[in-house]
Amino acid sequence: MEYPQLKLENQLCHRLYMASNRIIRNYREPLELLDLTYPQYIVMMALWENDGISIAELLEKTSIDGGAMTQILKKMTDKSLLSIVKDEDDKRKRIIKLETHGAELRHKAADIPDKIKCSFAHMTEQEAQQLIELLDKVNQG
Amino acid sequence: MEYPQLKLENQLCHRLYMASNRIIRNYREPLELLDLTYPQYIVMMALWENDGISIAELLEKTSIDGGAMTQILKKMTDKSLLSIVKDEDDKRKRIIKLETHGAELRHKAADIPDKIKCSFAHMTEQEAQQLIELLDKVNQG
DNA sequence: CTTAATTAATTTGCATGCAAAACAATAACG
DNA sequence: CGTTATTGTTTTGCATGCAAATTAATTAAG
Repeated sequence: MEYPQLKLENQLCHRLYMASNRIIRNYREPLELLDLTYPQYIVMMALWENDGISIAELLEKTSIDGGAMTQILKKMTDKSLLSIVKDEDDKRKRIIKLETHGAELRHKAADIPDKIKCSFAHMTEQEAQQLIELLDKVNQG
Repeated sequence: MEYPQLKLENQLCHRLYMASNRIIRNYREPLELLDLTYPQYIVMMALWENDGISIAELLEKTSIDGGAMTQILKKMTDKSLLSIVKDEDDKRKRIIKLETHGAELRHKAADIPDKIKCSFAHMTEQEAQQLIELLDKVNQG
């Protein structure tokens, strides 16, 4: 083998790519019941924790692409999950507010984490925790 | 906090999502020199290892979506990286063959793994290996 | 042998991820 | 105070990821 590093089986990145796609795919079915896509679900989680933040803050918390966020928020506004209002102090900023429907969806979403866990019953809690710590290192770089 | 599991900071999935996007983003610049996208690079790696496989085998090796693969292979054919021929034994199948340009690109790609490693110099070799093993577990489920 | 599954690929429609360009509003600076 | 740089957001164009429908070719059943 001329370039062993160019083998797929030696690639950390390819494993991350597969794992990320795979897990997000697992969310698809539970999220369909809430009429949410995965990035929309991330936005909802960020807002359930911090309602009333600006779009820039939301981008920072979620790591979602700015260009995509505009579209995502538009669709979520259409679904009456949230509304976007201008910041009076700084008119460049726009503030996101959860609507009643969006706030209540939190209760319907409460069982999703457990559903996902079932898909990974073959991993121990400890392994999951270890994985989280390593991924945090990756995300620091 | 009503539903602690619904916090972003407790989500394995969100970390995987960020890490995957982040690493693939790191590949963008080196791959631009080869005029390849990341999925196209995965296809090239699979073919450098196993030239002459069918599309179905390529899908299995790469975990790339079938619908996307058709488009990816079309673009790679246009770039003279590879060609697609019918399998005479089973006319449903199509066989992928590297063209000269595609085969030679391997040498130009030889330094990419090292370039990527530099972006993750803050991680030890051991941590990377540990991460790979845990991701393999995720990808088994 | 003819029809009903099954497999290999492609096509289609929708939702991002990403880079670059475009805008508006505010902050910095001379 | 007016020009410039910076920040917040949107727009645009391209490349997927994914599900579902479609088509072509092969195999299985009766």
